[in-house]
Amino acid sequence: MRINKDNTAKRLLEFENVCRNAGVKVTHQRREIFREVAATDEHPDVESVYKRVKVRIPEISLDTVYRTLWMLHDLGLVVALGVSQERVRFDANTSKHHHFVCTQCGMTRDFYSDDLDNLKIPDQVRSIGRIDATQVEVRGMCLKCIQKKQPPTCASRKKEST
Amino acid sequence: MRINKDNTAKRLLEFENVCRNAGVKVTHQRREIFREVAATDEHPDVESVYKRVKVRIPEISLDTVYRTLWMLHDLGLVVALGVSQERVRFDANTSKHHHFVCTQCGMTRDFYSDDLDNLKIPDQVRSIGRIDATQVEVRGMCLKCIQKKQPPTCASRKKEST
DNA sequence: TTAGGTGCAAATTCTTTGCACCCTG
DNA sequence: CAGGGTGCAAAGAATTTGCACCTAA
Repeated sequence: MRINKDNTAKRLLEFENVCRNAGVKVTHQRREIFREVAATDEHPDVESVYKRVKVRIPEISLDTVYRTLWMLHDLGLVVALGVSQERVRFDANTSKHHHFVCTQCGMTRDFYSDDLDNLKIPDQVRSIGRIDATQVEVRGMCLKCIQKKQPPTCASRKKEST
Repeated sequence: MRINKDNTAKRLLEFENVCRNAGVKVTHQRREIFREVAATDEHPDVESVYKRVKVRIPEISLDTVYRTLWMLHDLGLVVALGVSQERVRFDANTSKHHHFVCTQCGMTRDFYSDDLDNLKIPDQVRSIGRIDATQVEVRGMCLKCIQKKQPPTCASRKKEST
């Protein structure tokens, strides 16, 4: 689904404000990259964004897309999907549980709640596929990362986890 | 947190049953790999599982751990964390929304629900960190994958997405 | 016995980095 | 004009694969 143009325009303004407030330069590349991500709800991967932006900016390089997306992530303008921004992790905890995920370091902690175990999922969802499990994912920043108070960088991902 | 031994033992029996039913051999390596994943709730990555299993089976190879974990995943004995089992994806949809994720192909679709937008998160969670957002993640199998009815393989991940 | 499983090493794929030049503020 | 941003090419990681030998059923 394409997001309507008005909304995309609004989000572009927001993007520029956030950048300026953060002391980050608003470049042609960054604007176009943000525009592409904001214009779709398909959760594109880096390669897809790269291809789409390339239509408007043929000289753009893949690593600029990586750097920019992580920068947008640090500024809170986009969310990185996947519990951790790191390697695949496996969970054999079969008892019902939910996740708290730190958006900074990827740390994931289980928590429990009877209420959240029994959520009503809207019927429309069944038209997407068969539902096997339902889980609440809370995104935020863990105490450790709050302390570090990492200043927003334009860099790419650092390595660290828990 | 370590999971208590009784429960782990029970899960090992379950593991053996599921394997036999699926016509998959129960090998020493597989048993030890499953034991390690079932014994913790730390959502270990492949490397961690590898290191732990290596204590009991020094000759084990990393790729066996990869293959086995994905096989356990195909059998439904463990869950792969991260919305997609693939590359990082980005989401700039700032309106409240929730995700349906196909555990087979990684396809992720947004859905909306006012009820789910306003969940009460237990207080205990605030002791983990600051909560920025809350989202429901529904795991299941998309219509396309149900049709394909992929027979359980012991192979690793194939490439496909949406 | 025998098909499926394993270890090894090599190949892929995805992502990040170093550096010289460029452009926004 | 200055310092951050970009493109390029090369490095690094994470994950997968081909193959010959091994082992659970």
